[in-house]
Amino acid sequence: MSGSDEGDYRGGGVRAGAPGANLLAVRGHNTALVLGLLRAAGEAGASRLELAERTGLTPQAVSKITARLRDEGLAAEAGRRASTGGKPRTVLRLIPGARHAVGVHLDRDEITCVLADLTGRPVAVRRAPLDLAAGAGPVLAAAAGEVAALRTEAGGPPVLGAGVACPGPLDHTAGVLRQVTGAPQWDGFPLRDALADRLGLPVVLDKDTNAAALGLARAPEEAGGSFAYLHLGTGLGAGLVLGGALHRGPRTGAGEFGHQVVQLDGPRCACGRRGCVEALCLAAVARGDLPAAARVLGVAAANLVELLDVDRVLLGGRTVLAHPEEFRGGVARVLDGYAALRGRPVPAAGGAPAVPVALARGGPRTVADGAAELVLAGLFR
Amino acid sequence: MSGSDEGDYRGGGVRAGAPGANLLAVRGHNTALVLGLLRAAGEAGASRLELAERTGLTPQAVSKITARLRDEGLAAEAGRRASTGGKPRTVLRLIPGARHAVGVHLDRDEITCVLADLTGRPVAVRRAPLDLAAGAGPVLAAAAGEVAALRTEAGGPPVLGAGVACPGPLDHTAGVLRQVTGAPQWDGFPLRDALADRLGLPVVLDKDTNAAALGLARAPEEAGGSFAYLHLGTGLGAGLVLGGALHRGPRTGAGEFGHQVVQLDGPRCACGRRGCVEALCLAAVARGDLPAAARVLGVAAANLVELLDVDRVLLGGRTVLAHPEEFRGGVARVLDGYAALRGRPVPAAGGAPAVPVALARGGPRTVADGAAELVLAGLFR
DNA sequence: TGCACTTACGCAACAGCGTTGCCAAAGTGG
DNA sequence: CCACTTTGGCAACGCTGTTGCGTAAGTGCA
Repeated sequence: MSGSDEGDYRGGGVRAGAPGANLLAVRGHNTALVLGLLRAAGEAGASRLELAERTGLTPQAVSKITARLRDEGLAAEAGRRASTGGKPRTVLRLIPGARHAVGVHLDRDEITCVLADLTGRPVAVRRAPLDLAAGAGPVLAAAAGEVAALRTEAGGPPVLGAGVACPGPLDHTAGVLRQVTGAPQWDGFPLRDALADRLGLPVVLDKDTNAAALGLARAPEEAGGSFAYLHLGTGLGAGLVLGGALHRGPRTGAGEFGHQVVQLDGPRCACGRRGCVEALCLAAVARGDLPAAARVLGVAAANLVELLDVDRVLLGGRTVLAHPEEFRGGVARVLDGYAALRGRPVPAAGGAPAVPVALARGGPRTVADGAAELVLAGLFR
Repeated sequence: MSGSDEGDYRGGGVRAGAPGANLLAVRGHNTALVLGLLRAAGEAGASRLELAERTGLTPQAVSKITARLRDEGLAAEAGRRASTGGKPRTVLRLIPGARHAVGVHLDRDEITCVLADLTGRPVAVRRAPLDLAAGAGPVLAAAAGEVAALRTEAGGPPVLGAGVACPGPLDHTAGVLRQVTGAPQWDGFPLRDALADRLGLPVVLDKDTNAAALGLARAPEEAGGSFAYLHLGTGLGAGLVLGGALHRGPRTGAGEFGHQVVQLDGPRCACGRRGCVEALCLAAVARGDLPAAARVLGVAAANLVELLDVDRVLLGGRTVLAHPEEFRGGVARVLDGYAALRGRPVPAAGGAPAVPVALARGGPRTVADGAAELVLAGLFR
């Protein structure tokens, strides 16, 4: 392959802020579309005709596209389907190991790095203690060290880039951190460019909750759908996937879920407001009243579900993972109760649960896996 | 023009659910893009080179596209810019009267119809009492009659279609009503197809709040941005525009803002929950306590702003219009207070208002104007 | 075993998109 | 009047997906 367009099937020929489409853009679009379908098809693969049907392209166009993908080593023929009375369809499969992507999760006390293949599956993982408040020098050194170790450890195919997930407000577009809670020295630090220099790789920066949500959006059952990922750890945040796309908001500020007020004139929160979910929920956890914590979280989740009409709610974060079923069940009970009250579309008539609540895949590695997806998302559609 | 693609620059060559792009799709995309820029430019117009710069297309491509638009009567040359030392740029302008679109607002007690030009400006308006609960027969007859009267009254250019805005849950994709509050006989009625038959026009159906939001999104200051339109009338609803696009949700269910719970264990609402904004807000209005009503609305608006990171909040609906400044000011005070607490990006350092609150343009015609935009939106991007 | 039929898929010619190279038109400024 | 700048159309071009058609590779029946 040429190398110049490696890892950028999305934007072919379209500059940011220049939405005009040309032939390069068409090619990039369709290629990413086919790659996305191949990834979604997984082990089962997909035939040219199936791809044609699902994209609306002609079989001949799909043949040309998949021929390019095979030339680049990204896809290969793998067996045939059963005949339906004529020549059997040739199955095409994505070659997961053809490229790798790095995912870095910078948490307050820990760094987690993964090397993921094209399907997003981690092929190598490293984890180490970290003091995020120590400032840029030590953190950059730690990240660079871990990533280098990961790459020598796993060797192999070209690495497309590194996705980096951080807590707190930041600017995804500029790749700059904003006031990380408890570590004010990071405010304004251009982490993306600094890390890109250190690693010699393209870097994408995003909030931890956004990265997690993007990673979860890869699951086949979420394809093209809408869901909210609620992350309850030392704080409470959300990542929103609407219509298959991550909603970041104009300032990467979307998903500030912790300070949703659910009790007018309630107890004061550290943020200055009164009655924030985060404060209420964490206070209940602190006094050991998990049902109350889950109920408060459920009410806020119900507000979100109503407002955005999402298909599903996913829960994650350390606090949830410590008591998974208590939180999942408690949140689901609130949603089910509300759904029974209103005429929300339900599978069967009556009061069946309208919006399912589930635990996010990946457990403690949800964010790091999602960080790798920040890079991989550029290849697929 | 050929007629077959009239009013459909958006989907040229792309079937729904078939996201593959071909040359027809490219042409449609770029044409709609240029038309959108011409509409945004308004009276001032835009030169070919300006269009080229903003689309990322070459000047020659813009020339070809605008030549087609001139052939179809949608655009025309209109004067020249001042010379900068060479041949002066030729200004192109959208011809607003080249096509019309109908907007119909079916409210519980009233029908409002507008005939809008390509800029969305109403060229004719009709308003009549209506009993939505009377059922399909009388309502369809009334709508057909009003629209016919509007068209004979205004005469003129081809009509692209009719946008219809209704209260209550409905399915935008299928064009089917769901349980309209207080008028259960509408549940499941295929209003879009029934009206399309009656009118002999393509019909687009959507919720009243969505239509209003779409119409408001046309304003130059909202171009490509995010905002929430909060509609407080006999009920409370919202229309969400995120990144320039209306967010309907998978089931056209997004924007259910009235039953956001902001007071755990608060007073019971008609919906069965406790502490819904709608109940609290309308109760305050009923007892004449407008500051309390505005404050409750402000808290819920702040929750929405935090969660979605919108640029602006717009207020509308009869109750708001009865006391516009009380509501605008009261909501703004809550948002300003919260913004001062948190380190939200602000124009100047300090506690300047982060998210502006304004009254929606159009007053009592906001929804009907927006309904016309349901049709016009298909032409522009 | 042979033949008719069905289905998959590649080659070659084609239409149409935006792009490029070039030139005429239409201004400014000395 | 002339040199220069800038706009914008014409024509040739490259590349996209599309179309027409031929070939490959199966099934099913006689």
